[in-house]
Amino acid sequence: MFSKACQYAIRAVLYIATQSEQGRRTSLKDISKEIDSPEAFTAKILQQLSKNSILLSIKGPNGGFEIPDETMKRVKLIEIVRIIDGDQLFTGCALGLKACNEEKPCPLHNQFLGIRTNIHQLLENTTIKKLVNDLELGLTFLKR
Amino acid sequence: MFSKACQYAIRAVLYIATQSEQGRRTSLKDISKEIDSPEAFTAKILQQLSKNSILLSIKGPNGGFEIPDETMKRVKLIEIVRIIDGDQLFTGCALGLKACNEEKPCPLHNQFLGIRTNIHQLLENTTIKKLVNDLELGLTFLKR
DNA sequence: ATTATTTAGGATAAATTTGTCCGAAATAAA
DNA sequence: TTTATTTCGGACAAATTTATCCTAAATAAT
Ligand code: FES
Ligand code: FES
Repeated sequence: MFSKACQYAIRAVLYIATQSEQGRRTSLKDISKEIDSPEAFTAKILQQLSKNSILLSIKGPNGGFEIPDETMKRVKLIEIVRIIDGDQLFTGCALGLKACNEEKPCPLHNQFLGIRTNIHQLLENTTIKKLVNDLELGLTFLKR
Repeated sequence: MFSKACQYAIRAVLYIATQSEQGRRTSLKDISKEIDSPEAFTAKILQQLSKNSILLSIKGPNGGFEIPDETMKRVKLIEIVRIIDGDQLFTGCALGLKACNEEKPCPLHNQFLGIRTNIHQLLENTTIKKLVNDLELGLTFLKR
């Protein structure tokens, strides 16, 4: 469904967001520890997100990553997915034909359309902020 | 969603099924031409499916692959997916935690559950036979 | 029996994704 | 100004997935 890179991206963003909410900037080291991800690989992903204005990166001592409150209210999951995985999930064909295409549909097209719509809506309607609350209440988790 | 191998598998099975319905046995060469897939790679996949009794393979001149009518009525898509891709799609966590787990859910767990159920039901309720009809009527396609 | 055709299966290769390493750049603190 | 800390960015490496190649085995037709 999502690539590992994308899963790390979402987990990282959510962790940074919980910290930012409490006024704490967080370092790569912390992040990869708290979401249980490979550090250097995570760095690459955060770089991409930062280039795409999903988060802020600050170099130097006490540097790290932050997400402004405005940003976590604005940014939807779908943006993160698009940045990391592209939009194959939304435009691709379930059975691997060149692209999903209503005119010449694959045998799963009709049944798949509903699922795709569900996924799209979920990602389109979910902001970072929305997910942060449950995390802070300890109702959901970023690692086990 | 599905690996390429799995997409080829489903397309191949459906093509073989349409041919079998008309009493025609079909060769690897035909199959990979008709579903537009790499021949040798497709061979590996068909081998797996044949070992798992999803289809029949016959060696030698006029050999090839078939699916008995009984089989296409019985076999659901979920079985093909399980054989080729395993059950990661059904048991895995959307955000890559060790496994999906109701007790310690990831932040997407609740919203993802519905989607997962949809996918599962679609694959569980769809037999090969069900998809063959539309294919024969030219309403759906296995390549473009 | 011999030959031609077709799948089986092992070895290998290419492509992609995932992951690591290390020096450069920025920057804060001493 | 020097040093320590932290991200950036490029090169490299490992793992996985996708794809190819070749010989063996089966078997039908000659
Ligand atoms: S054509 Fe295959 S999913 Fe739309
Ligand atoms: S715990 Fe992540 S999907 Fe269930």
